Amino acid sequence: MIYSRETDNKWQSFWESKKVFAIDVKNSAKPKYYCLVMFPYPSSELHVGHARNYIIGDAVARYKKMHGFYVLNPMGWDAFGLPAENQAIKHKIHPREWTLKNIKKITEQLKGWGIGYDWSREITTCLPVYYKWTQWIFLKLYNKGLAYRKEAPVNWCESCKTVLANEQVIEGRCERCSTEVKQKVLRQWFFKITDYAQRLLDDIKLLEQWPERVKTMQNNWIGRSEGVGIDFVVENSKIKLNCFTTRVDTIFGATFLALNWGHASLEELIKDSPSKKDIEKFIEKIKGESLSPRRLENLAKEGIFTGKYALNPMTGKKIPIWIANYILAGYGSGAAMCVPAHDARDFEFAKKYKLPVVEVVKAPQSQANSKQLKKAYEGEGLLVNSGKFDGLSSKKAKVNIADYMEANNIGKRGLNYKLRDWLVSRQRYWGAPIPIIYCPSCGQVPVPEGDLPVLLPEVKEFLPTGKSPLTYIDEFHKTKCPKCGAKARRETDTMDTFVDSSWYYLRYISPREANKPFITKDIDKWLPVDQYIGGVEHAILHLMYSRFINKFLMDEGLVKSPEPFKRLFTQGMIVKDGAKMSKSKGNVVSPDYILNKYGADTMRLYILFMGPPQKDAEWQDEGLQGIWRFIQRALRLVDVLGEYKAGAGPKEYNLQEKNLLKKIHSTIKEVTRDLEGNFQFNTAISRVMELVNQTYKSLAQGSLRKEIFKEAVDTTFLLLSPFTPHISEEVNEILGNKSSILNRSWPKVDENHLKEEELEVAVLVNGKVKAKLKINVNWPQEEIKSKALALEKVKKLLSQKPPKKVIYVERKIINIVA
RNA sequence: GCCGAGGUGGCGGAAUUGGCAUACGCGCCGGUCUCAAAAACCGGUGGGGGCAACUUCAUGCGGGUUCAAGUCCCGCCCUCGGCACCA
Repeated sequence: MIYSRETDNKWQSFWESKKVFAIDVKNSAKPKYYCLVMFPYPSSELHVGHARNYIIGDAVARYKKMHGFYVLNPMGWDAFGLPAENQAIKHKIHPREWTLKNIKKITEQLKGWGIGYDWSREITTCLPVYYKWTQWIFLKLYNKGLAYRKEAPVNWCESCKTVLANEQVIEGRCERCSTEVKQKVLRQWFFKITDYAQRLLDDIKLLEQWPERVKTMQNNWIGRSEGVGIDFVVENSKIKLNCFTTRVDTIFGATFLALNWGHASLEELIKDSPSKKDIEKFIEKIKGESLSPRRLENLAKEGIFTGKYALNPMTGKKIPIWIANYILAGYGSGAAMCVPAHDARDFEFAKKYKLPVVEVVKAPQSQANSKQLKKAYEGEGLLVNSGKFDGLSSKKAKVNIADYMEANNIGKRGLNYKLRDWLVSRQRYWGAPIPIIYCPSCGQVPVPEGDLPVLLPEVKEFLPTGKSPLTYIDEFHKTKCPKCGAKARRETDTMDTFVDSSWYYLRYISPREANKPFITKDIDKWLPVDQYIGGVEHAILHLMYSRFINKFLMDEGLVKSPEPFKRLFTQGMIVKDGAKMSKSKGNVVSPDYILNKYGADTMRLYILFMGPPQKDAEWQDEGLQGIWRFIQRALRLVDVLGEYKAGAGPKEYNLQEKNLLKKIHSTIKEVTRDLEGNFQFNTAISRVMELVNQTYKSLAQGSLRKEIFKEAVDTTFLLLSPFTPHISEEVNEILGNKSSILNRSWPKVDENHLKEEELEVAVLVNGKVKAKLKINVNWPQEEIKSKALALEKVKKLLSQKPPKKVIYVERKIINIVA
């Protein structure tokens, strides 16, 4: 059989015209299987690096279909957001035009690779029919107080001219353009994901089938810590500064407080300070400091005294209140009690500004003779200088001091999370408008549900200015208050694109529904997603946001499943010459070239064969060539079979037939195990290669009856069909099957062919292989052992002495200890 | 610093969980075909030693358990990924 691009086209048209992959969500004749690949950002053509994702997803979907599942495998487009807008500015066309053009191109590519999607469910997040419901979800959150607007220190990217969510700041830099992110105080929209922190943390345990590292990353990102929130009373003032600490056992060593420059009470604290000017100057200076870790390493701790004192509630002593550049804004209240003796940062700060260092925890082994601490001791130990708590262990002291504080209204046990509320407003054009109206008399008013969608207007200029381009469109922002009818102004910020993608997997179930975002009854049937596949770069961002939105929708009674994605598979990157493929590096491998030269199945099979799919893999053209050879070699068998003439054999199978049957069925067994485990496509494929090799070997050894030969060929292409659907369909047809190979079931193992009575075991002397022995499994152990001992080779090595011990491991080895 | 994954031929990688290390593929070597080359096909291929049967050393390093260790235990080294001034 000759495999060419014609074969690809033939079967792609067949699948499309027969609507093989279209499903009806109401149909429940078979068990459902929701296979989902993370939908792409349509920002350019796809290269082979991108292809891995879709090929894995398609292989899974086809495999499950052959196992009798009713498989939903949809595709859509994450089409809003900064990259599209930036690219559109560069190419001087409207983001929508540019995006839709890319979608068209990528669709053709995916179809050309034979990926079997239900295209009738295609969704595009930048179209009003979709973002209407993104806005609807915003309003739902708003009504529950989970979408709110407040002034807060936020991350600002000077190059993208917009704010960013915490999760979009990677090592202190903008996720998209790598510009160092600055802090600014701005009034912005947030989703209160922190309300769900504990549930997001607890439910990680429901994600049994997720990669360990992704779960760990989420765990760390949520970053729960237990401690005590202590109220420090400011001297001569009504202000109380609440400081969270996990080390309440060190409270007697708290010799100063430090505040973030954006702390809520700061203005009040310094309003009548004589050095107010200096303090303000200092704040201006540290405001601009970058937060990238590289800078942080070199960044000296700096601060300024506010002129005010607080009282240490345990010692009763006055302790100065400072503003310091190392105090984070969003953690706790943005104020910390500082214990220089037991915290490295506080120690550095105290040394610099000559603040007192009071040691209150002694390391268990150390003797109290070092008067001067050289560095902070951060471990646990026994308390000293701590009044009536002296002598207690840190552990015990944490309990006792917290009890004491709670009894005396000094502090309260509490929790803190590193997770911050999700900042969702963006000062950019290409996103879903936030459905809020500002009325001079009614204040903040949500757009009534019936007025949705708030359409994104046509804009000619959308260069980033730091304000949303919508600010300049009068027809857009000038509106009437839905409550009182007075002149009002629309919100001009748009939503973070991660809001769009946080619920798309629900929309696939009822993509054309006009009155609701989705139909709960159908969702409850199809959710959770059985297998989610995508890049590990979304381990926190998208996967945390989706879990949050899903839980919120569950609280609203709109979905039943507490988690959206049951199983998650994160595939590795394909690299070339040791680097990620990119146009600028010039190491992009174009699929078009491969398709024309070798066909889609060669590319698919090679990508699956490259290595374990969860690991990065290096693209090598030679490897692709090898797969091409294998495919040709396998297809040649089809031709040989076509012309094969063999008379009916005797009743008993001959040796080569037995070998081949055994190989066929052990291959089915092992390939199935590889795929049921963790998608070990690479080993599954290598086993089919072995089957093909064995078929040639058996043919060379003597004649086979035709049905066994045919079974070998048929099994080969059935097992390959999730990976190489085009040639498998073709062979399936040649072998005389009338319907698509997708309608056939996965081959079954016949254990009879795996049983064998005669086999060869290794004979080891002192743990090293020295000989082989043919045995019959029915022989008694003693016979097998004595046969092994009777081997010439063994006798020589034992040199007449009796062996110390002989161990027989069934069907495997005989180890003789000399 | 903390958390996670990993270290096996010239290369990508296997190894049914303690039982014949290096499956499968790439590359390399030899052969067939050809005037020749490429492609294709067939065979060989962990390192050292030996004409050879054979022998010896090999799964990051050092110990240990065991008849038997890539796999288990103890102690190190290195690489990759994530988080990181979180009080």
